[in-house]
Amino acid sequence: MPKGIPIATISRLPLYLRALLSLSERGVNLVSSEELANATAVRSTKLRKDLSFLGSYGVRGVGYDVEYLTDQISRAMGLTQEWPVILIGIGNLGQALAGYGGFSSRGFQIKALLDTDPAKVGSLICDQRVQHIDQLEKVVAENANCIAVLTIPESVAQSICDRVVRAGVTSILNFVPTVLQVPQEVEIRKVDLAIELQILAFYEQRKALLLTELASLA
Amino acid sequence: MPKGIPIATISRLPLYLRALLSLSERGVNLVSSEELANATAVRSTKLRKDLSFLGSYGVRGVGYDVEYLTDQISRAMGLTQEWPVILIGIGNLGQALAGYGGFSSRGFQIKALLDTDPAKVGSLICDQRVQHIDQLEKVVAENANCIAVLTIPESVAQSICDRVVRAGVTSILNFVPTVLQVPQEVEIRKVDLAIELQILAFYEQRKALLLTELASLA
DNA sequence: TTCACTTTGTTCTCTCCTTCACAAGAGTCC
DNA sequence: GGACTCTTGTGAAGGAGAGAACAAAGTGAA
Repeated sequence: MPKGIPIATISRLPLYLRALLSLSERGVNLVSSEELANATAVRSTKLRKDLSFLGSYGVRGVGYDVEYLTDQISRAMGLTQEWPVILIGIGNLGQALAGYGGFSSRGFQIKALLDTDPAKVGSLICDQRVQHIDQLEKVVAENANCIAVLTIPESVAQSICDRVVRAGVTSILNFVPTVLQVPQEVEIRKVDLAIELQILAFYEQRKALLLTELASLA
Repeated sequence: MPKGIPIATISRLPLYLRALLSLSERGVNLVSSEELANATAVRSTKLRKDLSFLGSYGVRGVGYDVEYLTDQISRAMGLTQEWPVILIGIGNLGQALAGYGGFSSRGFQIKALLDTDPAKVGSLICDQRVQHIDQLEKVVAENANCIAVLTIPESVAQSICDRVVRAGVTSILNFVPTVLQVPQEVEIRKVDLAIELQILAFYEQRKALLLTELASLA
């Protein structure tokens, strides 16, 4: 495998993967870069360059074999195996994620639900029993290379994050709207649901501003 | 206001805003670029450059007035007003978003919950009555410049998206893992919860590969 | 006032990513 | 088999963003 896959490419590979799976379900087994690019809203030239970082898996004049390309991207992204996921914080969002089909369908298995609230511990969410956070170390030990998903209140985020790191987790997906401090070797990614809305608000406002500007010019 | 704020800057402004609000709550009313940068996990030089696109709101040798800077960023991002939000698709994720405090606290008001399922229509979610999707056009008309949030099944995503656009919505936040086709004047942003996990899986796998490589060298 | 110190705002360079242009390979038709 | 068509893969140019370095501007003390 070539070593230096650009980060920008990495973040687009899942997109291609999903489009390929969709094509495969519809019985398509050959696709051109142009078609695949349309399905993923990128330029075909960018798509081809992205794929070229993985190797030469296409056939000139023909296109890409859907099955084969799917395998190659999966392999490159480490998605040929199932990844265990631990969900910490079973509030509104945590429950929704526990029931989100998009995880399991793409190779992520939710192995444990953890919370501190005694009222929640023991209850059943989507066929999973909620466990007390004290089980964290045990759960992490049982699930090698697991990914922790944090949907906890902001006030306890850093302390629980520290504990998660101490337990040996090196990949964290953070839904809490705070910057969490982690050691360098721990990979942490953040999803902030409100930020996207704020960006939309910016564009919406800009549209409104442009309109009033045009009006004042006329 | 200067016109050309880079996209990368736009997407970081909400970060600064949140850090500033947090500082303000703690009674801090003066902050240096270094401190604010630490709170948002960016370099201070990047932060200053970002802010310089909005104008010169700092005082050399002193820092930034928290209150004033908050106002300026809010104004630049169009967050001095409340933005109406319409939530379409009241499944797991939709319900979680309806109850997500991070929206209202940052100036987004959920004005309507829409669904097609007769079993859901009429029920009460977080003090909001779920309405039938047929009310869409009426709701959009009542809420000028509203933002639509889609948390609907993939199979109906494009058709409902078309209908939302036809009703006059020009800003859409899409949680459905599909690429939606919209006219050029409609701004659409996508959040894919599984993609972030896939990116983490990639890094996790790369770590594992590096370890085995090291082992084979030794 | 003058000097030392602090912190901002901006210019410049370098890196990374995107896009264009085109060569190279594979299939097809005559 | 040769010409033609189609589509991939890549080298090179162009652009956007990050980081370093520095100039400008304010504060405070002597």
